[in-house]
Amino acid sequence: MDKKVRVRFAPSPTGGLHLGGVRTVLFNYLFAKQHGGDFIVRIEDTDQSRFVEGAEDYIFKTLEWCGLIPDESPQHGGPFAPYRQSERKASYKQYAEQLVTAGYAYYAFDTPEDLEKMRIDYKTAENPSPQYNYVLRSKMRNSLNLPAEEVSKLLAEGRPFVIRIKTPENETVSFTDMIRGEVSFNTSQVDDKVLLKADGMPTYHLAVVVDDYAMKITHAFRGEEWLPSAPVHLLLWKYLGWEAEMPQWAHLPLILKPEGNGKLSKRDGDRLGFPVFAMDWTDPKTGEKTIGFKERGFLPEAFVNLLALLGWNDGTDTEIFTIEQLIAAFSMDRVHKGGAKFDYEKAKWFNHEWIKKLSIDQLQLLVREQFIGNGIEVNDSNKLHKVIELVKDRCTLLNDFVQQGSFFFNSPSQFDTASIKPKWDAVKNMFFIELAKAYESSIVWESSDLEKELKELAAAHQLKPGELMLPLRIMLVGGKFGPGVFDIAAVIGKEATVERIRTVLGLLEHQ
RNA sequence: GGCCGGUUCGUCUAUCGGUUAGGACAGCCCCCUUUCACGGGGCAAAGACGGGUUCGAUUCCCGUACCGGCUACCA
Repeated sequence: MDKKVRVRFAPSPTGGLHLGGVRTVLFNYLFAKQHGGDFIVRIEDTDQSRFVEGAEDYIFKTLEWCGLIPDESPQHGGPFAPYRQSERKASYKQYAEQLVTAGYAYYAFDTPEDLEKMRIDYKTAENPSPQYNYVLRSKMRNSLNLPAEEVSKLLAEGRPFVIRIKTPENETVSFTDMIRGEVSFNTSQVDDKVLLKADGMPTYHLAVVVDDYAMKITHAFRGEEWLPSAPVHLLLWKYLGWEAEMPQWAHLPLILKPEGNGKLSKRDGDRLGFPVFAMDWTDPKTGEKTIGFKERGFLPEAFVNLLALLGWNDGTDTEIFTIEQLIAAFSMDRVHKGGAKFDYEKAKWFNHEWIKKLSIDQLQLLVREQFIGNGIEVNDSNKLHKVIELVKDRCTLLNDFVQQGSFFFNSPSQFDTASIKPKWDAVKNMFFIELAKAYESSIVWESSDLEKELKELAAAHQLKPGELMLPLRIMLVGGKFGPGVFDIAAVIGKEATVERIRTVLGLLEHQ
Protein backbone atom coordinates (compact mmCIF):
# COMPACT_ATOMS: atom_id res chain seq x y z
CA MET A 1 0.00 0.00 0.00
CA ASP A 2 1.99 2.98 -1.17
CA LYS A 3 -1.03 5.01 -2.20
CA LYS A 4 -1.56 8.18 -0.25
CA VAL A 5 -4.38 7.80 2.21
CA ARG A 6 -7.42 9.88 1.32
CA VAL A 7 -10.60 9.82 3.35
CA ARG A 8 -13.76 11.81 3.12
CA PHE A 9 -16.67 13.00 5.17
CA ALA A 10 -19.73 13.44 2.99
CA PRO A 11 -22.58 15.18 4.78
CA SER A 12 -25.86 16.35 3.35
CA PRO A 13 -26.57 19.98 4.13
CA THR A 14 -29.89 19.30 5.79
CA GLY A 15 -29.43 20.66 9.30
CA GLY A 16 -27.21 20.68 12.34
CA LEU A 17 -24.35 18.24 12.76
CA HIS A 18 -24.99 15.81 15.54
CA LEU A 19 -22.72 13.71 17.74
CA GLY A 20 -22.61 10.79 15.37
CA GLY A 21 -21.70 12.98 12.44
CA VAL A 22 -18.88 14.68 14.28
CA ARG A 23 -17.58 11.34 15.46
CA THR A 24 -17.52 10.12 11.87
CA VAL A 25 -15.53 13.22 10.98
CA LEU A 26 -13.19 12.58 13.90
CA PHE A 27 -12.44 9.00 12.96
CA ASN A 28 -11.84 10.03 9.37
CA TYR A 29 -9.58 12.83 10.49
CA LEU A 30 -7.61 10.71 12.96
CA PHE A 31 -7.07 7.99 10.41
CA ALA A 32 -5.95 10.44 7.74
CA LYS A 33 -3.56 12.33 9.97
CA GLN A 34 -2.11 9.15 11.41
CA HIS A 35 -1.24 8.00 7.93
CA GLY A 36 -0.09 11.35 6.66
CA GLY A 37 -3.11 11.43 4.39
CA ASP A 38 -5.76 13.88 3.28
CA PHE A 39 -9.11 14.57 4.85
CA ILE A 40 -11.71 15.70 2.36
CA VAL A 41 -15.17 17.10 2.95
CA ARG A 42 -17.61 16.64 0.12
CA ILE A 43 -21.10 18.08 0.26
CA GLU A 44 -23.75 15.60 -0.85
CA ASP A 45 -26.51 17.94 -1.89
CA THR A 46 -28.18 15.80 -4.51
CA ASP A 47 -31.62 16.13 -2.98
CA GLN A 48 -32.73 19.69 -3.55
CA SER A 49 -35.93 19.09 -1.66
CA ARG A 50 -34.00 18.58 1.54
CA PHE A 51 -31.49 21.37 1.05
CA VAL A 52 -31.36 23.73 4.00
CA GLU A 53 -29.92 27.20 3.74
CA GLY A 54 -26.95 27.73 6.01
CA ALA A 55 -26.40 24.07 6.78
CA GLU A 56 -23.18 23.83 4.80
CA ASP A 57 -21.75 26.86 6.50
CA TYR A 58 -22.73 25.43 9.84
CA ILE A 59 -20.88 22.21 9.08
CA PHE A 60 -17.65 24.05 8.37
CA LYS A 61 -18.00 26.28 11.42
CA THR A 62 -18.43 23.14 13.50
CA LEU A 63 -15.35 21.52 12.04
CA GLU A 64 -13.42 24.67 12.74
CA TRP A 65 -14.55 24.76 16.34
CA CYS A 66 -13.54 21.13 16.77
CA GLY A 67 -10.20 21.77 15.14
CA LEU A 68 -10.84 19.14 12.49
CA ILE A 69 -9.84 21.15 9.45
CA PRO A 70 -10.28 19.56 6.02
CA ASP A 71 -7.45 19.49 3.53
CA GLU A 72 -9.92 19.76 0.67
CA SER A 73 -13.52 20.95 0.61
CA PRO A 74 -15.81 23.39 -1.17
CA GLN A 75 -14.61 26.04 1.26
CA HIS A 76 -10.94 25.11 1.30
CA GLY A 77 -10.57 24.25 -2.36
CA GLY A 78 -8.44 21.42 -3.69
CA PRO A 79 -7.33 19.61 -6.84
CA PHE A 80 -10.55 17.65 -7.21
CA ALA A 81 -12.96 20.57 -7.14
CA PRO A 82 -15.85 21.04 -7.22
CA TYR A 83 -16.62 19.38 -3.91
CA ARG A 84 -20.36 19.90 -4.04
CA GLN A 85 -22.21 17.14 -5.82
CA SER A 86 -24.77 19.55 -7.20
CA GLU A 87 -21.89 21.10 -9.12
CA ARG A 88 -20.74 17.75 -10.50
CA LYS A 89 -24.11 16.81 -11.91
CA ALA A 90 -22.96 16.19 -15.48
CA SER A 91 -20.52 13.42 -14.68
CA TYR A 92 -23.03 11.19 -12.97
CA LYS A 93 -25.39 10.96 -15.89
CA GLN A 94 -22.58 9.87 -18.15
CA TYR A 95 -21.69 6.96 -15.88
CA ALA A 96 -25.31 5.98 -15.46
CA GLU A 97 -25.67 5.81 -19.26
CA GLN A 98 -22.48 3.81 -19.45
CA LEU A 99 -23.98 1.27 -17.11
CA VAL A 100 -27.12 1.06 -19.23
CA THR A 101 -25.07 0.46 -22.34
CA ALA A 102 -23.10 -2.25 -20.60
CA GLY A 103 -26.33 -3.93 -19.50
CA TYR A 104 -25.82 -3.32 -15.81
CA ALA A 105 -28.60 -0.77 -15.53
CA TYR A 106 -31.81 0.16 -17.29
CA TYR A 107 -34.32 2.95 -17.84
CA ALA A 108 -37.49 2.83 -15.79
CA PHE A 109 -40.55 4.91 -16.63
CA ASP A 110 -42.74 3.98 -13.70
CA THR A 111 -44.59 6.86 -12.15
CA PRO A 112 -44.74 7.28 -8.39
CA GLU A 113 -48.30 5.94 -8.64
CA ASP A 114 -47.08 2.85 -10.50
CA LEU A 115 -44.59 2.19 -7.76
CA GLU A 116 -47.12 2.66 -5.05
CA LYS A 117 -49.51 0.30 -6.79
CA MET A 118 -46.77 -2.30 -7.12
CA ARG A 119 -46.01 -2.07 -3.41
CA ILE A 120 -49.66 -2.55 -2.55
CA ASP A 121 -50.38 -5.28 -5.10
CA TYR A 122 -47.46 -7.46 -4.17
CA LYS A 123 -47.57 -6.84 -0.48
CA THR A 124 -48.19 -10.00 1.52
CA ALA A 125 -47.97 -10.97 5.15
CA GLU A 126 -44.61 -12.66 4.56
CA ASN A 127 -43.34 -9.84 2.40
CA PRO A 128 -44.66 -6.50 3.65
CA SER A 129 -42.25 -4.48 1.56
CA PRO A 130 -41.88 -5.91 -1.95
CA GLN A 131 -38.76 -4.81 -3.76
CA TYR A 132 -38.19 -3.65 -7.28
CA ASN A 133 -35.85 -6.52 -8.08
CA TYR A 134 -35.19 -9.50 -10.32
CA VAL A 135 -38.67 -10.91 -9.83
CA LEU A 136 -40.80 -7.78 -10.02
CA ARG A 137 -38.90 -5.77 -12.61
CA SER A 138 -40.41 -7.87 -15.37
CA LYS A 139 -43.81 -6.51 -14.38
CA MET A 140 -42.83 -2.85 -14.51
CA ARG A 141 -42.46 -0.23 -17.22
CA ASN A 142 -38.77 -0.29 -17.98
CA SER A 143 -36.36 -0.76 -20.84
CA LEU A 144 -35.95 -4.42 -19.96
CA ASN A 145 -39.57 -5.20 -20.80
CA LEU A 146 -40.69 -2.52 -23.21
CA PRO A 147 -39.96 -2.95 -26.92
CA ALA A 148 -36.85 -1.06 -28.00
CA GLU A 149 -38.86 1.29 -30.27
CA GLU A 150 -41.11 2.31 -27.44
CA VAL A 151 -38.16 2.98 -25.16
CA SER A 152 -36.56 5.24 -27.77
CA LYS A 153 -39.88 6.92 -28.32
CA LEU A 154 -40.42 7.60 -24.62
CA LEU A 155 -36.90 8.89 -24.32
CA ALA A 156 -37.31 11.10 -27.40
CA GLU A 157 -40.56 12.48 -26.04
CA GLY A 158 -38.72 13.54 -22.94
CA ARG A 159 -40.79 11.39 -20.67
CA PRO A 160 -39.45 11.32 -17.12
CA PHE A 161 -37.34 8.30 -16.36
CA VAL A 162 -34.90 7.01 -13.81
CA ILE A 163 -31.97 4.70 -14.27
CA ARG A 164 -31.92 1.68 -11.97
CA ILE A 165 -29.16 -0.79 -11.34
CA LYS A 166 -29.93 -4.32 -12.51
CA THR A 167 -28.92 -6.36 -9.51
CA PRO A 168 -28.22 -9.95 -10.35
CA GLU A 169 -30.10 -12.90 -8.92
CA ASN A 170 -28.51 -15.05 -6.29
CA GLU A 171 -24.93 -13.90 -6.32
CA THR A 172 -22.87 -13.43 -3.21
CA VAL A 173 -21.13 -10.13 -2.74
CA SER A 174 -18.78 -9.76 0.16
CA PHE A 175 -16.16 -7.41 1.41
CA THR A 176 -13.92 -7.02 4.41
CA ASP A 177 -15.02 -4.30 6.74
CA MET A 178 -12.15 -2.86 8.78
CA ILE A 179 -14.26 -3.07 11.92
CA ARG A 180 -16.51 -6.04 11.30
CA GLY A 181 -14.42 -8.36 9.23
CA GLU A 182 -15.99 -10.19 6.33
CA VAL A 183 -19.58 -9.23 5.59
CA SER A 184 -21.55 -10.84 2.80
CA PHE A 185 -24.90 -10.43 1.09
CA ASN A 186 -26.97 -12.34 -1.37
CA THR A 187 -27.92 -10.09 -4.28
CA SER A 188 -31.40 -11.56 -4.44
CA GLN A 189 -32.09 -9.55 -1.32
CA VAL A 190 -30.99 -6.24 -2.73
CA ASP A 191 -33.31 -4.28 -4.95
CA ASP A 192 -32.76 -2.37 -8.16
CA LYS A 193 -31.85 0.92 -6.54
CA VAL A 194 -32.42 4.11 -8.47
CA LEU A 195 -29.08 5.49 -9.62
CA LEU A 196 -30.18 8.55 -11.50
CA LYS A 197 -33.36 10.35 -10.52
CA ALA A 198 -35.93 11.83 -12.87
CA ASP A 199 -34.53 15.31 -12.24
CA GLY A 200 -31.17 14.18 -13.58
CA MET A 201 -29.53 14.16 -10.19
CA PRO A 202 -27.83 11.02 -8.97
CA THR A 203 -28.90 9.25 -5.82
CA TYR A 204 -26.40 8.80 -3.03
CA HIS A 205 -25.53 5.34 -4.32
CA LEU A 206 -24.24 6.47 -7.68
CA ALA A 207 -22.75 9.73 -6.50
CA VAL A 208 -20.76 8.23 -3.67
CA VAL A 209 -19.14 5.67 -5.93
CA VAL A 210 -18.41 8.06 -8.76
CA ASP A 211 -16.96 10.69 -6.46
CA ASP A 212 -14.97 8.34 -4.27
CA TYR A 213 -13.40 7.06 -7.46
CA ALA A 214 -12.87 10.51 -8.94
CA MET A 215 -11.39 11.85 -5.73
CA LYS A 216 -9.13 8.83 -5.26
CA ILE A 217 -10.59 7.96 -1.87
CA THR A 218 -8.70 5.07 -0.31
CA HIS A 219 -10.75 4.47 2.84
CA ALA A 220 -14.45 5.09 3.29
CA PHE A 221 -15.84 5.36 6.81
CA ARG A 222 -19.52 5.91 7.47
CA GLY A 223 -22.25 5.02 9.90
CA GLU A 224 -23.55 1.52 10.32
CA GLU A 225 -26.89 2.54 8.80
CA TRP A 226 -25.15 2.27 5.44
CA LEU A 227 -24.22 -1.36 5.79
CA PRO A 228 -27.33 -2.66 4.01
CA SER A 229 -26.56 -0.62 0.91
CA ALA A 230 -22.94 -1.69 0.76
CA PRO A 231 -23.71 -4.46 -1.79
CA VAL A 232 -25.12 -1.86 -4.19
CA HIS A 233 -21.93 0.13 -3.93
CA LEU A 234 -19.77 -2.95 -4.33
CA LEU A 235 -21.66 -3.88 -7.46
CA LEU A 236 -21.28 -0.38 -8.84
CA TRP A 237 -17.53 -0.36 -8.29
CA LYS A 238 -17.37 -3.61 -10.17
CA TYR A 239 -19.73 -2.65 -13.02
CA LEU A 240 -17.96 0.64 -13.57
CA GLY A 241 -14.73 -1.30 -13.92
CA TRP A 242 -13.06 0.29 -10.93
CA GLU A 243 -12.90 -2.69 -8.61
CA ALA A 244 -9.17 -2.38 -8.14
CA GLU A 245 -9.58 1.20 -6.92
CA MET A 246 -12.32 0.50 -4.44
CA PRO A 247 -11.69 1.99 -1.02
CA GLN A 248 -11.56 -0.08 2.12
CA TRP A 249 -14.74 0.23 4.09
CA ALA A 250 -15.48 0.63 7.76
CA HIS A 251 -18.99 0.97 9.11
CA LEU A 252 -19.00 2.80 12.42
CA PRO A 253 -21.32 1.76 15.25
CA LEU A 254 -24.27 3.99 15.99
CA ILE A 255 -24.68 6.30 18.96
CA LEU A 256 -27.84 5.27 20.74
CA LYS A 257 -30.40 6.94 22.97
CA PRO A 258 -29.52 6.83 26.69
CA GLU A 259 -32.47 4.60 27.49
CA GLY A 260 -31.44 2.26 24.76
CA ASN A 261 -33.99 2.13 22.04
CA GLY A 262 -32.90 3.47 18.72
CA LYS A 263 -30.29 5.85 17.49
CA LEU A 264 -29.81 9.14 19.18
CA SER A 265 -31.76 11.98 17.62
CA LYS A 266 -32.13 15.68 18.09
CA ARG A 267 -35.47 15.06 19.76
CA ASP A 268 -33.86 12.98 22.50
CA GLY A 269 -31.66 15.87 23.47
CA ASP A 270 -34.62 18.24 23.67
CA ARG A 271 -36.55 15.73 25.70
CA LEU A 272 -33.75 14.73 28.06
CA GLY A 273 -32.18 18.15 28.35
CA PHE A 274 -28.77 17.74 26.78
CA PRO A 275 -27.25 18.82 23.47
CA VAL A 276 -27.02 16.52 20.49
CA PHE A 277 -25.68 19.00 17.98
CA ALA A 278 -22.13 20.25 18.15
CA MET A 279 -23.13 23.91 18.06
CA ASP A 280 -26.36 25.87 18.26
CA TRP A 281 -28.49 25.37 15.18
CA THR A 282 -31.47 27.44 14.16
CA ASP A 283 -33.71 25.97 11.53
CA PRO A 284 -34.18 28.73 8.94
CA LYS A 285 -37.69 27.58 8.06
CA THR A 286 -39.23 27.06 11.48
CA GLY A 287 -36.92 29.32 13.45
CA GLU A 288 -36.58 26.48 15.93
CA LYS A 289 -33.33 26.64 17.85
CA THR A 290 -31.41 23.58 19.01
CA ILE A 291 -28.69 23.93 21.61
CA GLY A 292 -25.16 22.77 20.92
CA PHE A 293 -22.31 21.44 22.99
CA LYS A 294 -20.29 24.58 22.35
CA GLU A 295 -22.93 26.90 23.75
CA ARG A 296 -23.62 24.56 26.63
CA GLY A 297 -20.10 25.29 27.76
CA PHE A 298 -18.06 22.42 26.37
CA LEU A 299 -14.46 22.82 25.34
CA PRO A 300 -13.67 21.54 21.86
CA GLU A 301 -10.84 19.47 23.31
CA ALA A 302 -13.28 17.75 25.62
CA PHE A 303 -15.91 17.29 22.95
CA VAL A 304 -13.44 15.61 20.62
CA ASN A 305 -12.08 13.52 23.48
CA LEU A 306 -15.45 12.23 24.59
CA LEU A 307 -16.49 11.44 21.06
CA ALA A 308 -13.32 9.46 20.42
CA LEU A 309 -13.95 7.33 23.49
CA LEU A 310 -17.51 6.59 22.42
CA GLY A 311 -16.90 3.31 20.65
CA TRP A 312 -13.15 3.29 20.75
CA ASN A 313 -10.36 2.95 23.31
CA ASP A 314 -6.67 2.25 23.14
CA GLY A 315 -6.80 -0.88 25.29
CA THR A 316 -5.41 0.87 28.37
CA ASP A 317 -7.21 2.72 31.14
CA THR A 318 -6.37 6.10 29.65
CA GLU A 319 -9.41 8.21 28.95
CA ILE A 320 -8.08 11.72 28.55
CA PHE A 321 -6.42 12.27 25.20
CA THR A 322 -5.28 15.33 23.31
CA ILE A 323 -5.93 15.35 19.59
CA GLU A 324 -2.25 14.58 18.98
CA GLN A 325 -2.43 11.61 21.30
CA LEU A 326 -5.57 10.42 19.55
CA ILE A 327 -3.88 10.65 16.18
CA ALA A 328 -1.03 8.53 17.48
CA ALA A 329 -3.16 5.97 19.31
CA PHE A 330 -6.15 5.55 17.03
CA SER A 331 -6.77 2.36 15.16
CA MET A 332 -9.87 1.32 13.28
CA ASP A 333 -9.68 -2.28 14.42
CA ARG A 334 -10.14 -1.18 18.00
CA VAL A 335 -13.45 0.48 17.18
CA HIS A 336 -16.34 -1.35 18.75
CA LYS A 337 -18.87 -3.21 16.66
CA GLY A 338 -21.83 -2.50 18.90
CA GLY A 339 -23.63 0.80 19.28
CA ALA A 340 -23.04 2.90 22.40
CA LYS A 341 -25.70 4.58 24.48
CA PHE A 342 -24.86 8.19 25.05
CA ASP A 343 -24.29 9.20 28.67
CA TYR A 344 -24.40 12.94 29.25
CA GLU A 345 -23.00 12.63 32.77
CA LYS A 346 -19.86 11.04 31.43
CA ALA A 347 -19.67 13.71 28.74
CA LYS A 348 -19.66 16.38 31.45
CA TRP A 349 -16.94 14.52 33.30
CA PHE A 350 -14.71 14.78 30.24
CA ASN A 351 -15.28 18.51 30.13
CA HIS A 352 -14.50 18.85 33.81
CA GLU A 353 -11.26 17.00 33.34
CA TRP A 354 -10.34 19.28 30.47
CA ILE A 355 -11.13 22.45 32.39
CA LYS A 356 -8.79 21.21 35.12
CA LYS A 357 -6.18 20.22 32.58
CA LEU A 358 -6.05 23.47 30.63
CA SER A 359 -3.89 26.28 31.93
CA ILE A 360 -5.38 29.50 33.22
CA ASP A 361 -4.06 31.33 30.17
CA GLN A 362 -5.76 28.85 27.85
CA LEU A 363 -9.01 29.35 29.72
CA GLN A 364 -8.83 33.12 30.05
CA LEU A 365 -10.41 34.13 26.76
CA LEU A 366 -13.24 31.64 26.99
CA VAL A 367 -14.07 32.50 30.56
CA ARG A 368 -14.04 36.21 29.78
CA GLU A 369 -16.58 35.53 27.02
CA GLN A 370 -18.80 33.76 29.51
CA PHE A 371 -18.75 36.70 31.89
CA ILE A 372 -19.34 39.24 29.15
CA GLY A 373 -22.15 37.11 27.76
CA ASN A 374 -23.80 37.40 31.15
CA GLY A 375 -23.40 41.13 31.35
CA ILE A 376 -20.45 41.10 33.71
CA GLU A 377 -17.67 43.54 32.95
CA VAL A 378 -14.21 42.07 33.17
CA ASN A 379 -11.52 44.62 32.57
CA ASP A 380 -8.85 43.53 35.01
CA SER A 381 -7.20 40.50 33.45
CA ASN A 382 -4.95 40.10 36.44
CA LYS A 383 -8.00 39.67 38.59
CA LEU A 384 -9.60 37.33 36.06
CA HIS A 385 -6.50 35.19 36.25
CA LYS A 386 -6.81 34.87 40.02
CA VAL A 387 -10.52 34.14 39.80
CA ILE A 388 -9.98 31.34 37.31
CA GLU A 389 -7.24 29.90 39.47
CA LEU A 390 -9.56 29.89 42.44
CA VAL A 391 -12.65 28.40 40.81
CA LYS A 392 -11.58 26.28 37.85
CA ASP A 393 -11.55 22.99 39.75
CA ARG A 394 -15.18 23.45 40.68
CA CYS A 395 -16.43 24.11 37.16
CA THR A 396 -17.76 21.36 34.95
CA LEU A 397 -19.05 23.49 32.11
CA LEU A 398 -17.69 26.81 30.96
CA ASN A 399 -20.77 28.67 32.12
CA ASP A 400 -20.21 27.40 35.65
CA PHE A 401 -17.54 30.08 35.85
CA VAL A 402 -20.29 32.66 35.92
CA GLN A 403 -22.14 31.04 38.82
CA GLN A 404 -18.91 30.31 40.61
CA GLY A 405 -17.25 33.61 40.02
CA SER A 406 -19.65 36.48 39.32
CA PHE A 407 -19.44 37.71 42.92
CA PHE A 408 -15.78 38.50 42.36
CA PHE A 409 -16.81 41.22 39.94
CA ASN A 410 -20.22 42.34 41.12
CA SER A 411 -21.68 42.57 44.58
CA PRO A 412 -24.23 39.77 45.07
CA SER A 413 -27.78 40.84 44.31
CA GLN A 414 -29.11 38.44 46.92
CA PHE A 415 -27.69 37.58 50.30
CA ASP A 416 -28.71 34.40 52.05
CA THR A 417 -29.32 36.18 55.35
CA ALA A 418 -31.73 33.46 56.38
CA SER A 419 -28.72 31.24 56.99
CA ILE A 420 -27.11 33.82 59.25
CA LYS A 421 -30.06 34.93 61.32
CA PRO A 422 -30.72 31.91 63.54
CA LYS A 423 -27.34 32.30 65.23
CA TRP A 424 -27.06 36.04 64.96
CA ASP A 425 -26.74 38.18 68.06
CA ALA A 426 -25.47 41.52 69.34
CA VAL A 427 -22.00 40.20 70.03
CA LYS A 428 -21.55 39.06 66.46
CA ASN A 429 -23.04 42.24 65.16
CA MET A 430 -20.49 44.20 67.15
CA PHE A 431 -17.74 41.93 65.98
CA PHE A 432 -18.46 42.53 62.32
CA ILE A 433 -18.77 46.28 62.79
CA GLU A 434 -15.28 46.22 64.20
CA LEU A 435 -14.01 43.78 61.64
CA ALA A 436 -15.12 46.14 58.89
CA LYS A 437 -13.31 48.95 60.62
CA ALA A 438 -10.18 46.89 61.12
CA TYR A 439 -10.13 45.75 57.52
CA GLU A 440 -10.75 49.29 56.38
CA SER A 441 -7.57 50.42 58.01
CA SER A 442 -5.47 47.43 56.93
CA ILE A 443 -2.28 48.29 55.20
CA VAL A 444 -1.52 44.89 53.72
CA TRP A 445 -4.29 43.00 51.94
CA GLU A 446 -3.24 39.37 51.81
CA SER A 447 -5.35 36.33 52.49
CA SER A 448 -3.24 35.11 55.41
CA ASP A 449 -3.20 38.53 57.11
CA LEU A 450 -6.95 38.89 56.77
CA GLU A 451 -7.40 35.53 58.42
CA LYS A 452 -5.04 36.46 61.22
CA GLU A 453 -6.85 39.73 61.82
CA LEU A 454 -10.20 38.00 62.05
CA LYS A 455 -8.90 35.44 64.50
CA GLU A 456 -7.35 38.02 66.77
CA LEU A 457 -10.48 40.09 66.77
CA ALA A 458 -12.60 37.00 67.44
CA ALA A 459 -10.47 36.14 70.44
CA ALA A 460 -10.93 39.67 71.76
CA HIS A 461 -14.69 39.20 71.52
CA GLN A 462 -14.55 35.70 72.98
CA LEU A 463 -15.92 34.27 69.76
CA LYS A 464 -14.82 31.11 67.96
CA PRO A 465 -13.62 31.77 64.43
CA GLY A 466 -15.73 28.87 63.22
CA GLU A 467 -19.01 30.62 63.92
CA LEU A 468 -17.90 33.71 62.07
CA MET A 469 -16.84 32.07 58.84
CA LEU A 470 -20.31 31.38 57.50
CA PRO A 471 -21.66 34.89 58.09
CA LEU A 472 -18.54 36.37 56.50
CA ARG A 473 -18.87 34.05 53.53
CA ILE A 474 -22.46 35.05 52.96
CA MET A 475 -21.53 38.72 53.25
CA LEU A 476 -18.90 38.37 50.53
CA VAL A 477 -20.40 35.70 48.30
CA GLY A 478 -24.11 35.92 48.92
CA GLY A 479 -24.47 32.20 49.56
CA LYS A 480 -22.88 29.08 50.97
CA PHE A 481 -20.44 28.28 48.23
CA GLY A 482 -17.15 29.30 46.70
CA PRO A 483 -13.45 29.09 47.49
CA GLY A 484 -11.83 30.05 50.79
CA VAL A 485 -13.33 33.27 52.24
CA PHE A 486 -10.03 35.03 52.78
CA ASP A 487 -8.89 34.21 49.27
CA ILE A 488 -12.08 35.79 48.04
CA ALA A 489 -11.59 38.87 50.18
CA ALA A 490 -8.03 39.17 48.92
CA VAL A 491 -9.21 39.17 45.33
CA ILE A 492 -12.20 41.47 45.61
CA GLY A 493 -10.16 44.00 47.53
CA LYS A 494 -10.51 46.11 50.61
CA GLU A 495 -13.21 48.45 49.43
CA ALA A 496 -15.60 45.75 48.24
CA THR A 497 -14.99 43.57 51.27
CA VAL A 498 -15.78 46.32 53.72
CA GLU A 499 -18.73 47.50 51.71
CA ARG A 500 -20.29 44.04 51.51
CA ILE A 501 -19.87 43.44 55.23
CA ARG A 502 -21.65 46.69 55.95
CA THR A 503 -24.38 46.01 53.41
CA VAL A 504 -25.32 42.75 55.08
CA LEU A 505 -25.07 44.28 58.53
CA GLY A 506 -27.60 46.80 57.33
CA LEU A 507 -29.87 44.10 55.96
CA LEU A 508 -29.77 42.16 59.21
CA GLU A 509 -30.69 45.22 61.19
CA HIS A 510 -33.74 45.98 59.08
CA GLN A 511 -35.14 42.49 58.97
C1' G B 1 -41.96 -10.17 7.48
C1' G B 2 -36.99 -10.31 5.03
C1' C B 3 -31.82 -9.07 5.05
C1' C B 4 -27.58 -7.34 7.73
C1' G B 5 -25.29 -6.19 12.29
C1' G B 6 -24.82 -6.43 17.57
C1' U B 7 -25.02 -8.62 22.93
C1' U B 8 -19.35 -8.15 29.77
C1' C B 9 -21.53 -4.14 36.08
C1' G B 10 -27.37 0.91 35.44
C1' U B 11 -23.85 3.39 31.41
C1' C B 12 -18.95 3.55 28.45
C1' U B 13 -15.56 -0.28 28.27
C1' A B 14 -10.66 -3.94 29.30
C1' U B 15 -9.88 -9.15 28.48
C1' C B 16 -6.41 -11.39 21.90
C1' G B 17 -8.80 -20.08 26.12
C1' G B 18 -6.45 -20.43 32.24
C1' U B 19 -7.78 -13.36 35.90
C1' U B 20 -10.33 -12.97 43.05
C1' A B 21 -13.38 -10.74 35.23
C1' G B 22 -9.89 -4.76 35.52
C1' G B 23 -10.87 0.70 34.82
C1' A B 24 -14.14 5.03 34.24
C1' C B 25 -19.12 7.63 34.83
C1' A B 26 -23.36 7.47 37.89
C1' G B 27 -24.90 5.50 43.09
C1' C B 28 -23.73 4.61 48.35
C1' C B 29 -20.14 5.13 52.67
C1' C B 30 -15.77 7.35 54.96
C1' C B 31 -11.76 11.06 55.09
C1' C B 32 -10.24 16.04 53.80
C1' U B 33 -12.63 20.86 53.89
C1' U B 34 -14.35 26.76 59.77
C1' U B 35 -19.11 26.87 53.14
C1' C B 36 -20.00 24.36 48.51
C1' A B 37 -17.15 21.83 45.37
C1' C B 38 -12.41 19.47 44.03
C1' G B 39 -9.52 15.64 45.87
C1' G B 40 -8.25 10.87 48.55
C1' G B 41 -9.99 6.05 50.30
C1' G B 42 -13.74 2.29 50.25
C1' C B 43 -18.52 -0.49 49.07
C1' A B 44 -21.94 -2.34 45.69
C1' A B 45 -22.48 -3.82 40.66
C1' A B 46 -21.53 -7.83 34.75
C1' G B 47 -20.13 -12.37 30.93
C1' A B 48 -28.51 -12.96 27.62
C1' C B 49 -29.90 -18.31 27.34
C1' G B 50 -29.02 -23.41 25.61
C1' G B 51 -25.89 -26.67 23.25
C1' G B 52 -21.20 -28.09 21.52
C1' U B 53 -15.30 -27.91 20.79
C1' U B 54 -11.53 -28.16 24.74
C1' C B 55 -8.01 -30.57 30.34
C1' G B 56 -10.23 -25.59 30.67
C1' A B 57 -14.48 -21.15 27.93
C1' U B 58 -16.60 -14.21 28.71
C1' U B 59 -13.16 -15.49 24.77
C1' C B 60 -14.00 -20.43 19.27
C1' C B 61 -18.60 -22.87 16.66
C1' C B 62 -24.06 -23.64 16.33
C1' G B 63 -29.01 -22.55 17.84
C1' U B 64 -32.49 -19.44 20.60
C1' A B 65 -33.79 -14.86 22.78
C1' C B 66 -33.33 -9.82 22.91
C1' C B 67 -31.60 -5.06 20.89
C1' G B 68 -30.40 -2.14 16.65
C1' G B 69 -30.02 -0.78 11.39
C1' C B 70 -32.04 -1.17 6.49
C1' U B 71 -36.16 -2.40 3.51
C1' A B 72 -37.72 5.77 -0.85
C1' C B 73 -36.72 8.93 -7.49
C1' C B 74 -33.55 10.69 1.54
C1' A B 75 -29.01 10.67 2.75
